[in-house]
Amino acid sequence: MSISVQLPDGSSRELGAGATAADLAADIGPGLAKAALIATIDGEQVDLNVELTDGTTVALITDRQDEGLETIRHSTSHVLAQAVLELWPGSTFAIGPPIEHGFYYDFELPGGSTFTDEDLERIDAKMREIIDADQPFIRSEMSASDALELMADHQYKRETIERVTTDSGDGLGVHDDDLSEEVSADGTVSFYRNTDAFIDLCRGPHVPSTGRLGHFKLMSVAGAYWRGDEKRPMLQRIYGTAWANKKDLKAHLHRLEEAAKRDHRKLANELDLVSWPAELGPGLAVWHPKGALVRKIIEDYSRDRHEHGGYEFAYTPHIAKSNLWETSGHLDFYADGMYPPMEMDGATYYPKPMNCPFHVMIYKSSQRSYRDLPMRIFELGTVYRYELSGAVHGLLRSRGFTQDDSHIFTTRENLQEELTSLLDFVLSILRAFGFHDFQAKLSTRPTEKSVGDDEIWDMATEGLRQALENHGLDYIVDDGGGAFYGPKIDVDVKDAIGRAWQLSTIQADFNLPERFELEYVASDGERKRPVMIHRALLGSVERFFGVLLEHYAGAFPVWLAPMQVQVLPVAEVHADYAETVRARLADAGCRVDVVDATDPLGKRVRAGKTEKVPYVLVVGDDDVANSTLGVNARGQDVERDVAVDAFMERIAADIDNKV
RNA sequence: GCCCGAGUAGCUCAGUCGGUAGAGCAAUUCACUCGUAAUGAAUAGGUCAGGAGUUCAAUUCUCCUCUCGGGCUCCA
Repeated sequence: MSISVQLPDGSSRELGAGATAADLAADIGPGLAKAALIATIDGEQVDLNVELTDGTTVALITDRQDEGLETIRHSTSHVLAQAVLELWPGSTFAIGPPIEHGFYYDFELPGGSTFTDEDLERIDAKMREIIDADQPFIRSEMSASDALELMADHQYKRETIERVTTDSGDGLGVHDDDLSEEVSADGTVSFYRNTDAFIDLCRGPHVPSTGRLGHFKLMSVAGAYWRGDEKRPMLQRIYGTAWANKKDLKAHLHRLEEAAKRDHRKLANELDLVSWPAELGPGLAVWHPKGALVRKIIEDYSRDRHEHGGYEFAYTPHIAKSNLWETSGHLDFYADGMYPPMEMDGATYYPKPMNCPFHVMIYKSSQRSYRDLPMRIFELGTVYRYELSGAVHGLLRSRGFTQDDSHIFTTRENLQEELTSLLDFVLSILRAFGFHDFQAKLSTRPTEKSVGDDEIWDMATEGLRQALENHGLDYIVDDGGGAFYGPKIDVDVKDAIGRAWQLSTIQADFNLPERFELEYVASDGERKRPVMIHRALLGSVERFFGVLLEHYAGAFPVWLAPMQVQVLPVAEVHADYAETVRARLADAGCRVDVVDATDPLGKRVRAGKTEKVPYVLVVGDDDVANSTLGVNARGQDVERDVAVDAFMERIAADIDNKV
């Protein structure tokens, strides 16, 4: 392996195999520390992210492309800021970090004016000028007071400087990894300057000079609150995407197009599944017959699995009096997410944002024995949550949705076993729908206040961890990320184009059993408190349907397809035979229709394909004579002269096949 | 809710520098009866999202409202 590194000053340096940043230390002066270098390893260009502390000690070297990419994105965001400040004198800039796929930068324009799409073109042109000028990124450090003076006209920068130079009490300064400012314990901050006219507060690192950049595209303008706080001023945010080379940029833009083609709202319209009449209001959908059929299949499958999985079914009302929500704590902790109350007959009713308290009522309806546990109550329960009108998004985010919700009441002793078998159940169902790539997250006890004793937290957390380990499931730990009432597992699935969707959640709860004073009689005759587990597998049926649509790009597997087979007689004389075939398939439990010969065959085939029907069968003279079919399987070439019997076996296998 | 953008026939879109609109597909009718991704013809279909203002005249300009899209925030 040979590594060739180009230094910020333009000279280059050859390094042998196994070289580290230590080998570079001598070549990089203190003023150029924290530079990202572009190197070639065996002739192939890689981005090296070299971080040096105080110009002498080596901290890190990596040949990981993505870290180099982060640097490119971050540097591009600086160029964006430089362009905007130049084009809009008097504007001020806030923060501009690299993000997944690109970067953004937040600005405040003079007089509160806003960017338009045409502005983006002007900014883009200016950025390319800066890049063509190949300006070097030069690092400097200064005291907080000098920095505040330098940024006298930029209140957001000043605020940031003050924040990062204020000690958080642990001697390490403020930890703010999400932001790209320099964070300092000794009261100094770092800046990067690339012309006399443009200098920005920044932790770095950056590419050596702007000439390294250029494979970017400004994507959109959006409003964003300063520091994400609704009560702070709204800034103008420009989003961009940036890549190491032209090919990657193109590939990314192509992926965006692919994702747009799979948009469930578009497919729902094209395939006549669901619509969102404006008359109903934001986030409210009506399910058309075909969409409703697919949904019913999903729900039936879920019910069937639960019935055979040791669950008992329940139905509960959609509203309840305020005292229920006071006892459950929802009115204290979740009021913002609830629909407004209704006053009736001197009492106050709320639509339910969750099903839990109702299932608790079922538990409490009689005295429970340890012999009754675990008790698993299941309901496809529709809940209502007040989402911001700007936040609703097709089926993925709506104001009313149906959870495949269950609450399991168990003894402490059985908690671990229950959690383990539960994860089994979850994965088995997700796999049936065609998801095979999982990423789990285990969220543990928060450091702040939480309820429940150490023993039970340990048991539950260990139970969840064991369940994950037993399944060899890839998981990350979100330390302290659990709710105050218990630890949880969230399961993300990856779809066909690699996007992650959070679907399942398994959550232990030590709080509601206390609040509702749940009890069971143990084997020794003592009254004990059960533990509760909340769990949803699909999450919300509506959202799951949306995810499935995007995953399959509308081409549902046979068992879920609303129309499984269409039979097309070539001409009217073949109609009787087509009907015979249809009847046989229908008898076998197949969803099948005949499309009669009023339109030309080509047109009917096209319509079937466009509707993504898994099998389009064509029957003509030869088929009538020989009891055969012409088979157009979705995504495959035409097969002629397939025996009807052979096709019957094939479709029967497909209908059974939960992927 | 807030910032930016959008809303023209069932769908996808043109168009009107202010004089009340057009195409393709879909629908309906007729003819064609066809072997694998759009047969031909005809008909019908729009208070140009809704309301107000300016104007002799508004789909077009202005304001407000509604809905949608992209973000912020939040989450299933």
